[in-house]
Parts: sequence; structure tokens; C-alpha cells
Amino acid sequence: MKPITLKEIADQLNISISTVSRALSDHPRISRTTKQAVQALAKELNFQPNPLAMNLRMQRTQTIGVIVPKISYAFYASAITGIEAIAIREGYNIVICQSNESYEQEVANIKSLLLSRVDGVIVSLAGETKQYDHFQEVLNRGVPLVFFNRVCPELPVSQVVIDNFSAAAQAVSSLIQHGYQRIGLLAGPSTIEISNERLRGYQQMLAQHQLPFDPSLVAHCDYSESDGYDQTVHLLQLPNPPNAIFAVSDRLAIAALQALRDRDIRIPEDIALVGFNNDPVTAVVSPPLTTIDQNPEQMGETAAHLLFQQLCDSKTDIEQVVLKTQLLERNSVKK
Amino acid sequence: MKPITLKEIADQLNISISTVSRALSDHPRISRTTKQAVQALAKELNFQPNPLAMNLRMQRTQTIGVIVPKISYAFYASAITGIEAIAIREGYNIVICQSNESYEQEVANIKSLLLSRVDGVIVSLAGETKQYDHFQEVLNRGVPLVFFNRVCPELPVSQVVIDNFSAAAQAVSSLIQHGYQRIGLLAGPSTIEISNERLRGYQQMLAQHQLPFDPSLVAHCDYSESDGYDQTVHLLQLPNPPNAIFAVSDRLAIAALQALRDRDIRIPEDIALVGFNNDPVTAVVSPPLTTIDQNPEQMGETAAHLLFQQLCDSKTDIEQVVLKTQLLERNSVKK
DNA sequence: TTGTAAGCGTTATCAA
DNA sequence: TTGATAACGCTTACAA
Repeated sequence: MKPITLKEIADQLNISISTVSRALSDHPRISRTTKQAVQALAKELNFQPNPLAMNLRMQRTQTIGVIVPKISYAFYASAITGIEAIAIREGYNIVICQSNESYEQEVANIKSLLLSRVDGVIVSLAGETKQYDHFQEVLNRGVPLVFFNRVCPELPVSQVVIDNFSAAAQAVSSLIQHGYQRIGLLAGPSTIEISNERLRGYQQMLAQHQLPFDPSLVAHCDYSESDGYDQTVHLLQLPNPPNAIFAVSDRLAIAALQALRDRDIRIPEDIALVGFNNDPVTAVVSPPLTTIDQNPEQMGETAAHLLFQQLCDSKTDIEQVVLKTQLLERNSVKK
Repeated sequence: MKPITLKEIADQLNISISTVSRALSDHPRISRTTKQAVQALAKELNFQPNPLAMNLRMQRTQTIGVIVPKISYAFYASAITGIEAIAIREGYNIVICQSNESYEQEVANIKSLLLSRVDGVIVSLAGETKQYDHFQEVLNRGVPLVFFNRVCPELPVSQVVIDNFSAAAQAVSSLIQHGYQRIGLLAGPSTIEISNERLRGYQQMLAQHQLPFDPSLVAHCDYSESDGYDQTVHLLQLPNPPNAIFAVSDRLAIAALQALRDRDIRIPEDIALVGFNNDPVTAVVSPPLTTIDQNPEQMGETAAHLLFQQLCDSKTDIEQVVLKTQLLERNSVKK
């Protein structure tokens, strides 16, 4: 039960391997009759070209690499689904890598993807990453590269993001309008561009309402639950603690919720809580969390589209796509 | 900036390609001196053997395929992490496929993995699957195959499971001991072995306490939230509805929770609720759900171990590993 | 319209 | 101890 090869077909039809190859790829200068004979036999024998051989010969793999912080984050699981859908439609496979928020892992992932000659790479940055040489290497090799969500501002590449500045501003604005004036921010790592954008949106909206910006209300976290919990506790222990907390991710918001619950602090009566991402879990916790809805699947699809544009035409201009978001008001903010 | 090849090294040292190849793989009959020269130059040039060429030549890829229902299920995201850890340690890559609970997708996944010549496959079955020819094909080709969690009883392959029967029995027993006697079961598809095992555990425990088994209290669901929701509603509308619900997965339990909440039915005062998996979400919903804790990462690691055993020695006996579970009692059951 | 042959970058067999 | 050479299965000049 060996796999069928071109040679097998060629032998059976008494023609050469190259003719078979050309007939199967519908080469213009092959006679109708041989084409039909070859294609019929190929179908009958269920011939599948060996991708390993094709890869070696063509120096490409019909595969794109995807690097995300963690697949267990619902956001990235959905984004991957979007990427995969487009990739499959284009006849590509994807190989998924997790950086686990680690710079070293991310570098190793890139090395491994380049070694296995993926045709393109889609990335959302690890929380730790603050150097970008490994991505420069991707570009040097002429491999198309697209970032999404956690993007890299320093590199000349296509990107898909949401308008983090406005989304954060909108969340803060809603808190202010509901009467909360002292708003703590659970921010992400200051190396992460989108985290800083959200911070800027927060500041902007305070300024717009003539509220003071108190740096002690800004707590930077890595994206772990434990850090989210600890930083919440830190905010609560301030001499003048906040009466609302805006977390730049739902994971952090959930961690905050647990910290509050452990201290019998009521939401939203004692303190309001707003998250970011519309993770499914925000709808089932109690109270349901106000959060920012984005569409990670669409973001993945868009990133894949941008990549395939470059794959088709390497001269395509780089492009920055900004997707829409929506504030979902739920019961973690008092009306 | 072309990648370095064996030929490059051979030319620089004025020796043959085959000598270089042998020197790098530490062949016994190559002189110490040439070995050192070759290895030094390889390091200096940062030589990396081209995996595409190796794959074609060796007819193996140092890659194992992993098929799971969905990576967005926390259980499978963790299991993948476990598999990946072992694979990397063994110098293998993994390629992750999602069946999305679809039989057709699963068949397509298998085809794609076989085509790209993975060296082994680890699978957890799609909810829809009830035929196993595609797996038989894997075995026919001599590709090692291991199942975990949702396993296939008909095939002579190694498997990793928990003791689903006992775990379910323990959950039901706990409900009974807390005074609940009319227990509804949100079961999985009847094609899925582990779902049936949990059903049998449920029946057994009722029998052991001389409680009647009422088939109308068993609602089979696919694994979707919407079905979980609908089946919960169905149970509630029975002439003689249950006063406790045991869901065979946390996803279903969460769906049930939402159905109950939407009807202002209190948990656990009006009805008790028990899940299965210890999904992180069960700890943050309110009330926190009693559930069965298993260790998906360990399950993934074990599956990978079993696979690598077969990969090393194809005569290894098939093996069934049963992992321990633990009942976590939380507030969704009245004390 | 078809066939021959080279080549992708390795490993493995056989001689030397 | 090393070197030619074939082979893995495919695509693609170049020749016929």
C-alpha cells in the first residue's frame, strides 16, 4: 500500500514523468487526450502529490506560521479560527505556536518557523517582548509578516488592530458619566503598544472631563491572573483608593473580581468594574461585566487577508487596518 | 543571505558532501580531526540542516499531529500544552488541528496529516464521529496513534482516560448524600464513550442507593452551549422536574446555569448543579460550581509519552492509562 | 506535443 | 577514513 507517485502513473501509461506532471497541472502544451488519460488514472489511483517533495522542489510549503501568546486565551483561540478559515480557503495550512508571553519562546518560535520554511508569519506579540530583531530577520528573508492586536510599532509591516485609544476612552467615559470619578487602571505591560494606547485613552478622557490624572491609580501588570489579583489589592490599599477599576483585559478584570469578592467588596455598589475583550466568561460571572466587544475572528481573518495580499504580490504596500469595537454595558457598573 | 548547506561547508573545507554529513552526525568512522573541523565551521556559519530535504530523504517529519474538538475548550488548550511540552523535549514539532466536533472535518484533518507525513497522531474524538475508518487508515499506514479523553473503544490503540464511571458515580453520590434524590443528567452524545461511561456511573450510583432510574431525566446534548441550554429547559419543563442537575461537562453546566438564572431559579436552594472538568470559569461564576477536577495537561503529557513509546519501538504493547480525578465541592450544592 | 536531465538538500550504499 | 553516486518525488529548462 505505498503512496502513488508520478512515476507509477507514468509507467502505467508508458509516458514520461514530466508529461504526467504537466498534464496534472494543466500545462497548455499537453494534448487533450493525454491530459484526460493522466487525470483519469490519477483520480482512479487516488494520486496525491507528495507535499514533502513539492516543498523541497518549490522552496515553499503552503504553510503559514501563527504565533500567539497563548491559545488558551479565548481571544486568540477565536483569532486562530479566523486565520485558519482564510488559510484553508487559500489552500494553505497553518502551524500554531505559543510564545507563552515569553520573549525567548517567541524567538525560538520564529527560528523554528523560518527553519521549516513557512511562507508567511502572523504574530501577536508576547508580553515580555521589547526587542524585535527576530522579526527583522523574518523581513530580511523576504517572508511576509503581519501583526495583529499586540502589534509592533517599530517595524514596517501590515497590522490589524482595534482603535484601542477610543475604546478605552469610551469605557472610561461611560464610568465617568455614571458618576465614578476616581478610576483605577489595571494596565498591561508598558512594553505593549496596545496597553499604552489604552492608557492614553484613559488619560485623555479624564482630561476631557477635567479630572486629575493620578499616576498612583495606574497599576501595570503582566497578563497573568495572579498579577492582576495582586495589583487590585494594591489599588485597594491606597490611602485614597479608587471607586471604579478599568482593566485592559478581561483576564485582569476577572482577577480583580476575585480580589474584590474575597474582601466582600460589592460590585457595583462599592466599586465598579470594566473589562476589555468580551471574553465569554464576562457574561456568566456575577455580576456580568461591562466590557469592550471586539471581533477576534474577524481580526484573524483580516490579518490573514493582509498576509495573502503580500504573498500574491510582494510589492503590496503595507497597511494598517483598524477594526470597530463596541462598549457592552452590563451590571458591573451602577446605572 | 542564502541558507548554508552541506555543499557550502564541503567546498570551504575541500572535502565531500557525504563526509560533512557524516561528520555532523558523529559517524564513528570519520577521523577526529575532520569531525572537529566540520563541526567548527558548521557552528561558525550557523549551519542548520534543511528540514524539508531531511523530511523527503528520511520519509519522516519529526512532527506529530494533534486533533482536538476545539482549541477554545480550556480542557484541550491545556492538554495541548502538555503534549507540546513532551514533544519539544523529544525534538518533535506538533501540528494542531481542530475538528470542530465535525466528523467530516476530522476525516479531512486525518487526510491532511497523513499527506504531510506526520510521524504519529494524537486524537480526541469529535462529538459527531461514529465511524472509525479514517483511523484504521492511520494504523494501516503504520503511523502510531494514541487517543485521549474521548477515545475510541473499537480500535486497538493506546489510550489515556480518566475513570469516567467512578468520577460520575462520585459526583452523583455526593448529590445524594446532600439530600438530592431526583437528579437530571445533561449527558453528551451517545456516540461518545466517555459520555456513556458517565451515564453508567450515574445509573450505578442511583441503583446503589435504591433510587429509581428515570430515563426521562437523561437529556443527551451535543457539546454546544445552545443545546445545553435547551436541554436544561426541557428538564425543567418535565411534569416532575429534577431538583439537581449533573452535567457531564462544565460547558453544559454553564449553559444550564444561564437557563436557571434566566428563570430566576436559585442555585443551590431550588436546584443543585454539578459540572465536570474544573474549567477555570467554574470558580468565578456564582455560585462557584461543584465539579470534577482532572488534569488535562498531565493527560496530554501521558498521551505524548505513549505515542513516543510506540515511535521508538513499534512493537510496544498498546496500553490504557487511567488517571485520577477529584471531586471539588463548591457552593452549587447545598451542604 | 513530449522526453531528457538537472536540481532542491539531505542520507545511505558501495567502492576505493 | 573518505568519495562518488543514487535516491527521496517533484518541477522545469532545454532538446527533440
